[in-house]
Amino acid sequence: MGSDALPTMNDVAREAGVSVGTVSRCINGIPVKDASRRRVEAAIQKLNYRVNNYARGFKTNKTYCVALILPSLGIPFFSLLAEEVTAALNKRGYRMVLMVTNYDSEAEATSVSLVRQNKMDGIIALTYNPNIDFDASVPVVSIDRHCGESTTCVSSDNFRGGQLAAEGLIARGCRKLLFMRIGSDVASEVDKRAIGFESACRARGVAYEMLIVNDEATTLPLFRYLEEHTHAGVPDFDGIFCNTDRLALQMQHKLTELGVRVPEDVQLVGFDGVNDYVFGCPPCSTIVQPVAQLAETAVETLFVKDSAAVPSLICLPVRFEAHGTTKEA
Amino acid sequence: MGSDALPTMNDVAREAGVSVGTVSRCINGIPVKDASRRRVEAAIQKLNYRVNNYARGFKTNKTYCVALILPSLGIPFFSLLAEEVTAALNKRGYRMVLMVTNYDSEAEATSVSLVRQNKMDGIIALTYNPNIDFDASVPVVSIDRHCGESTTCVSSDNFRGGQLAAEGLIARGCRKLLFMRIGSDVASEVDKRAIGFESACRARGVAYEMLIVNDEATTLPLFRYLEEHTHAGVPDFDGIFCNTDRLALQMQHKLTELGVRVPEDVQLVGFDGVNDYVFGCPPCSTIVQPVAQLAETAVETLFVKDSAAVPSLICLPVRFEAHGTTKEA
DNA sequence: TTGTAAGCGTTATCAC
DNA sequence: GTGATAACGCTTACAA
Repeated sequence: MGSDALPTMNDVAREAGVSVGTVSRCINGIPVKDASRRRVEAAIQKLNYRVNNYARGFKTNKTYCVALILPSLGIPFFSLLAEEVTAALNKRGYRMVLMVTNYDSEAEATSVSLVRQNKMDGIIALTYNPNIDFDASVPVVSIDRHCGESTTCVSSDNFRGGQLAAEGLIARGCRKLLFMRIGSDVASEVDKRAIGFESACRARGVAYEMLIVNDEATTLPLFRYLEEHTHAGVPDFDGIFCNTDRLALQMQHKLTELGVRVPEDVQLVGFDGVNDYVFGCPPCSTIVQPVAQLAETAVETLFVKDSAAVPSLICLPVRFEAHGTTKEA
Repeated sequence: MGSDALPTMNDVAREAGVSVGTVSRCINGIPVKDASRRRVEAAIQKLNYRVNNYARGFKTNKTYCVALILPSLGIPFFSLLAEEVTAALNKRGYRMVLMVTNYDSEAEATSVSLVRQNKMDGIIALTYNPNIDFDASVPVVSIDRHCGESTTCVSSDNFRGGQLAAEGLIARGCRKLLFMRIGSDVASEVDKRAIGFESACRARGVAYEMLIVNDEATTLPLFRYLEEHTHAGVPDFDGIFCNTDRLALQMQHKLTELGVRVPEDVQLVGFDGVNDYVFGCPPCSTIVQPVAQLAETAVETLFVKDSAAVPSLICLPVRFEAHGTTKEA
């Protein structure tokens, strides 16, 4: 469809009565005689010319494309991250190619290979493959999980988040705490949520349990735990820190089923703090990840990459936010 | 970082002791003597060579990149659509460049311009700009809204969805129906939800009201309506069809606040039917959009584009699904 | 079946 | 300041 010969720089040069060199300089902001500039601009206008980024990138070895590798978009944290990364890249004149892996190692590997093939300028990756092999030819910034020596990892301050959760619950009167997690057993920054939580509990001398289920993907064992530790509507604990908001919501649901009131009987803190699409705020009391800054930092770091000392880990500050599943402090 | 000279096809040819032509043919599946093929493959392996898609696309005028233009990722329907479009494209060897417009016309225009500049092979767009100017040089498939003569629009069967909602409510005993919508006043396929609803109500001879608020972006007028039409916990209506699941959830919340029980006093049907990330099913009784097929069809249509007669509108079947905000049928 | 070479649309390096 | 012109890595006639 359409008149199939889009104008090239040659056409512009001919139209303007100058050489392609001048057109190129004009386009790239290199000083050119004012008269020439005007004629080139007129020609560009007239022909509706657009520079061909492929040809340009072919020459300059820059494609202005960055890949974002993500397990899924079905979780608000991931989709918000994708949105913010797009924004951060676009702001800098880059495009974002989205690759969704569905938590599959093979898909992750394929994605990496595609990146090289497409000469993309960088990768921002949130992956679960413990031994993913990033091509050394392209800079990588990972999110939430360290991926080898030469890559920088950007994440929230998960340790501090764990502390804040414990401290928040304690400050609201909890004395028998519980931590819950379900998910991947690949080591990542996310693990530090538990460690920070534990550390704060110990520092305050508050009793706690750690319930970490990494081998199964279902919440069943967690539900069972709640059942077994609730007698006549009275649970053995009065505060739960869940590894994600999603988990917190699932537990809230289960507790209600068991006749346990949230937050009166048990207070609940999640992690992520992404605004719910219905109500415009996080769906539970939570540790808020600074997603926009995560994205900004990842992008920024990607482009600083070539310079000397890049940190291996950058942690961004989190904060506690109350949203109905905790009492007044 | 990394030894900065990635191997080119020339390097492979030299290594294999053949010409670049042979290497190229080998890579593109054009018959080559078996011995040559083996040597080329060995050389590729040894040098860890990957074809440079930019150079290739530069020559063939195909970039194997398609742009997806979306208002946001913050709504499950959009993020699921993005995920499915990525999958459908990847399956065919294409990459997806994601562009998020935040419902901004200018951003939409910028996106379109970027597409041309990057010589992308197509656009799949869900936009709100009534007079968006797609460059004629690239095929476009729009979702939910018609965008000019030469583009195909893919959408759910919104009219049928509206009918199903009305029929579903009526079959469950509702006799005083209400339709609610809030949002953009740009004409789109989505409008047909209301029309289908109305048509079914009339066909069944059931009383109904249409509450359509397109000029403001807040739910306030809808909330006010509910208040004004509820007396001592008894509303003037017994079934509401909301234009989206999101709206349905907001209304459910408000009704509960007003002491109206859902579904006992008022039944609620939404539209979209994307699984909630917490519970793995739609959050309310709803008309389910076939998002995966929407994506597949959009991609398929994009590539058939060059052939003669492409339809101007393709509607995909929807279905009613009960999820707690309606009674048993 | 294979090698050779032109050309895709830019940028960058020369002379001028 | 500007105009030629040689790359960039690949595909594809065309010749062998």
